[in-house]
Amino acid sequence: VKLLTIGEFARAAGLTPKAMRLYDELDLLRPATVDGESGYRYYQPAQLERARLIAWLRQLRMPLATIRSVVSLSPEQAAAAVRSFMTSVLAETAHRQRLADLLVDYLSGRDTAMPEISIRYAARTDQGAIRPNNSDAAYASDTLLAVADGVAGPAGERASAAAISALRDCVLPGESLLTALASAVSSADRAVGASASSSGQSGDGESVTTLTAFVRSGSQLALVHIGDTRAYQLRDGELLQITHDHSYVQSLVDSGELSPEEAASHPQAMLLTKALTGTGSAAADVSVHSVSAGDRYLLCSDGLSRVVPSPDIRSALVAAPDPESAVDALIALAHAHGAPDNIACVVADVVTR
Amino acid sequence: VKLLTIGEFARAAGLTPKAMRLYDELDLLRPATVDGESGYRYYQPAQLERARLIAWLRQLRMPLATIRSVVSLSPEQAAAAVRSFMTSVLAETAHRQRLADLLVDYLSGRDTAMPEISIRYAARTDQGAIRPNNSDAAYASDTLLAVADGVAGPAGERASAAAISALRDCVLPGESLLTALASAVSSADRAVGASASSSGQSGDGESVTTLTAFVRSGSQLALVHIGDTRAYQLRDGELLQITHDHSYVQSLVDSGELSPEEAASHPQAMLLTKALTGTGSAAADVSVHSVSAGDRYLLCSDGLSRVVPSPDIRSALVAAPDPESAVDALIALAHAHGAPDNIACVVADVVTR
DNA sequence: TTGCTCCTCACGTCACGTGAGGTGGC
DNA sequence: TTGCTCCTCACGTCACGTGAGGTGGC
Repeated sequence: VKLLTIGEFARAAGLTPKAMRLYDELDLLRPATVDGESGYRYYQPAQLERARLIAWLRQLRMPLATIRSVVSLSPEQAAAAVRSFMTSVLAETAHRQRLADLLVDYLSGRDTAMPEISIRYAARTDQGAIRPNNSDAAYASDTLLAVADGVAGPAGERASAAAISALRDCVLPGESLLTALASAVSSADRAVGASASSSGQSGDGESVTTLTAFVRSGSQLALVHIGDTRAYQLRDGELLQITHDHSYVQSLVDSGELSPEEAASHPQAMLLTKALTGTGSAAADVSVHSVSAGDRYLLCSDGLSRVVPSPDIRSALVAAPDPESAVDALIALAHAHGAPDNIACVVADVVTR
Repeated sequence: VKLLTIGEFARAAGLTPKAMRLYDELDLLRPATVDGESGYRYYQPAQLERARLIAWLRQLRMPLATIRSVVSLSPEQAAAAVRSFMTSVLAETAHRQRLADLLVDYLSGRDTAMPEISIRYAARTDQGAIRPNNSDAAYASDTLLAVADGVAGPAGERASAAAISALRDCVLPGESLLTALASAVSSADRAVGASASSSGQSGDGESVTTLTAFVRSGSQLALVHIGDTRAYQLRDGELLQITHDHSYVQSLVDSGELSPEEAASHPQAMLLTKALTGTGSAAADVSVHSVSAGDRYLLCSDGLSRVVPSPDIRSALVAAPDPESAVDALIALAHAHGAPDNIACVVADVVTR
């Protein structure tokens, strides 16, 4: 068998001599023999297969530490390792893509010189007719609109209040939408975690809450959303739901296993697939929207959206002359349908001035 | 305006103090003032917007050098820069994904212990009835099946021969499919380039050729393909075209602007969208296939596939008792259709032994 | 006094690329 | 002799993380 010098071997394997010296040192690919006097490295042709696999994995940008373990696996296991590595690469790329899309939306909105707008708003929660307490929360200000629906019990009550309070603190004058996009969810989640640990007593339920909120800067709104509270936009008389419920029944609807009509009366309608739990694992939906004068926005908890059909919600929003009367009308509608759950409602009008 | 210390500012912006000291040094984000005695850095709240943009771009893993230019752009231009950066990120990820898929296919095939197989083959080219010379090439051995169709003229003749010769040299015993996948196309392309520069005389046409080839290792075939030469698989009496033409008419068919029937008689049927040109820019299709005993493979140039309808090709392949008679029958068929172009044909049977 | 923040080196990480300066074989 | 390859340092790249050792203000 004719041995190859490092240069010949490197060319055949698609590596550089420099890289091969590193792999020698790292014990990843040792030369067959090393000349005692000159220090020349010599490789066997049979080592090419391993070298080429390493070169290939490096082209995938797999770290050398990972490659070291992959090359010692069976072909089948190695294939699985490559697949799993690429899965994580693709997941990371998708994450970067989402962040980039948000940034592009934000930057694009920056540039359009809009007429000065402001908002008029009303926020209210209602205990409903059945529940013994109220774990919904609602808040509205010139820069923040938010509703949160804590799970039943004192812990849920504290969680929804804490989430909204955290948002209020990070939406200060001079702060930009970038902050809201980057940190609103995680700081709300931390606040929920803190509200849980400060409870002192166990047995008062789970510290879990949904959160749907708009942070406003000029004519741009950043929407953060997790759980089954909802945001709607009323524009030109059309009602558009702009959030997607993180709930078990919604996932059944998405996969076609359930019709939207069946969903409303499903026995597990309350089951959430995502929520703020204070564990730092919150993956909320985030997006940027541009508003126009004349738009009316509604944020509400499922105490409204589950019991009042959306055509009725639309009619009430269209008919109400101002946010206060809209909120009153919607809560009255929920009571007309029995008000089996707490109700949170925020309505905001976009106006020029 | 209250100034912020580096720690406060870093927390607000989502950066680390360490990173901010680096950005200071790089002139990317300078403190508003630096205390002359202590060296403490102080930042203005108004700098948060820029800091957050930098933090966001770093989350996208944009290099600092690029970020430096992006932050000086208008929001609209910055959005375009982010989009273009992500486009290149996605392209690179897609490339890694293709490489990973190939590697997984290769590794998966390695593991399945197949019965020992070998191949019987025949290769032939024919000048046809019209053309004044033959710039097609065909080759078959135990480990390599290849056809190439050079553009008309002496230079094309040399190009097709050089491409196949280069493949023969890189398919040595002991070499693995990984080599073929990684380097076959580029070495064939280099050979085409060399054949052009060694011509000595200009005016003998372009050094351009198609190439369709199988490199075999055990029961695995690596397919490399560029241009409008084709590979077919005959399995269980079904004829399957396993290459996709890199031609202008095929792109029209793909986009639905042309039916497959119209394509055959299209006046620009010869126009290639990809070929080996010796310029190092060859982007061939590469894939890995597992063969079974009983399979029959056909590689051919458009001198066959353009003039003989594929049902007739199928019938001839089904009827022929061995590769030699299949090749003879196919070339006879091309002649029966006028043989307006050179014809290259390789047929190989997979057999157990 | 303790604990917190800030500072400036300076080394470690990752996987090499790129000389610098010198040797060995045709 | 020239040109080629090989060798071993050693520094540069990239964007920080992580101490080390010391200061300043409540």
